[in-house]
Amino acid sequence: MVERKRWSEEFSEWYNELIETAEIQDKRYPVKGMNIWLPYGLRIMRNIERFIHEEMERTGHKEVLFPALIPETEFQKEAEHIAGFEGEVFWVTHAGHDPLDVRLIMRPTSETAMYSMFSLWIRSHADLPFKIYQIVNVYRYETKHTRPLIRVREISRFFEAHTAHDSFEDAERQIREDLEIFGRLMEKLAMPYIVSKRPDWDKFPGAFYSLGAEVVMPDGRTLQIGTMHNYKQNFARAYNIEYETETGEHEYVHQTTYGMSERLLAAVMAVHGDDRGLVLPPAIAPIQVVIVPIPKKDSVYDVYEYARSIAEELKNSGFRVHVDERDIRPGRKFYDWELKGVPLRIEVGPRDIKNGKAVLARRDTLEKFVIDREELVSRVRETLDAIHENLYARAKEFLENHIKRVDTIKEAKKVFEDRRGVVEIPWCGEESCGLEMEEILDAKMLGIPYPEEEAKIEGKKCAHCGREARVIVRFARTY
RNA sequence: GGGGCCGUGGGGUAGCUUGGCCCAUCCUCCCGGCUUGGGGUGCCGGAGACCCGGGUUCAAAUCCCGGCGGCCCCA
Repeated sequence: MVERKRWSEEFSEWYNELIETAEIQDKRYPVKGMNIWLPYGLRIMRNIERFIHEEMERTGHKEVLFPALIPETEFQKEAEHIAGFEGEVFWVTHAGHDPLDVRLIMRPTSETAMYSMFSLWIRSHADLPFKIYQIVNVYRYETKHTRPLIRVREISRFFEAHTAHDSFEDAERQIREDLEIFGRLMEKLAMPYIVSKRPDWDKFPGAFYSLGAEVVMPDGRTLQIGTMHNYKQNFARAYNIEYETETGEHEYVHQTTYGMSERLLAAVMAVHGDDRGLVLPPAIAPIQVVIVPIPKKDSVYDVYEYARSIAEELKNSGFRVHVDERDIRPGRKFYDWELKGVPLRIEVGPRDIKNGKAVLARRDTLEKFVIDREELVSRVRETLDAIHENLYARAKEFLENHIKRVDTIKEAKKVFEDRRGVVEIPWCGEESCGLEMEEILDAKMLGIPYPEEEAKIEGKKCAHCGREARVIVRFARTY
């Protein structure tokens, strides 16, 4: 296995460097928190999004694109929602030299852009369930530390699905579907995760309840990479989204949303990476197999020709392949492609041509082995599969090692002092008590393990107040 | 809101305290050539920077004032 010293001990530095050296983003753009997607990073993100589009298609969501600007008057219709976002929206107040009559906001998310249109589009129960999504940029004026892909002022790949339903039950069914979609997506990313139901004080502004999915980063802090919200009829009342039932009455719809972003890529980088750089799951790697020819002066064999023929064969079998024909030393190429996280490298030199072989090198383990040229495709396929499995297994082990169930505040504090991660602890369910625990632990309450049935406990005392505990609840230091 | 630190080639830096030895150091990256090639090849040549504006001075990367930008700590 490759060393993960910097990865675990200096994660912040490791991450920031990798963003640039692996050519994910250029963070030198002169606006804080707004970065430039570089071709390689964008290709990875597009590959992730390809699975999102596939899942949306499969589950009957239609893709749309809404404008980025929202009139102040629309934005202000749902009280909790404004309260939650007004401190961090960018305003458009002028056009040319003149102030605008109705000021505009840059969307921080699209509820308030979409829902006045929902009230026009949704007329009858036959229109329900109504399911749309978009992937767009949204803007939030973050004052705290910005961090590429993780905390930014322009989220450039913000995925948001919005649905409307004829009942609370159908909205609940939607949330279950969202979780299934999320599970299938995470499977492609070889990424284990946890889902928690957020405490009331931390739910999405305007939501009835919110679910959050997170991963544990190398430094033990958690990163939220997906959210699902059931709005009940909160927004429907504010935006007057009604439908006519089969019996001719008018009812407000029930709504849900589902959100993800480029944080998915941050999670992939962090969870699978090591001291040599990125390690990409084959499913999303822009280059799955890189072929490095090893030339030898005065050799009778044409290594480039051999490399190209191998590439051709792999391409025909559906792999994303690249032949590195740059005129630099092979060793340098090895380091280069390891930094970029290419899952599998094939080295071919005169020796291999002579014997009808090829050398395979796995990115996850750096293990090298010789294969017969004849069995190229099958060996490549099985190796990529093995890499995927190995990445998932390693990530799962890391996650499980960083979730600890304890009974007391003292034990919880100890977890945050040494290896950190997620603490699961008994809680009475009182908000004031939960907030005090956040204070004492200097950590956020992620919420109750979901589905909630798994969090029910009996015979335990609340770790803070000592009253009878109702549920297990998770705490973590978060990004 | 209060306090502190810092802006030098594409990236990372030395020089600043005590002005001149600086048409600015080193590493890396980049360009050209030869060499080399199974884990960062070696040699030769080349390109590239003092955040902006003002001031002090014979002389400013260095000192002073203002601006812009970044970082950190506290509330």
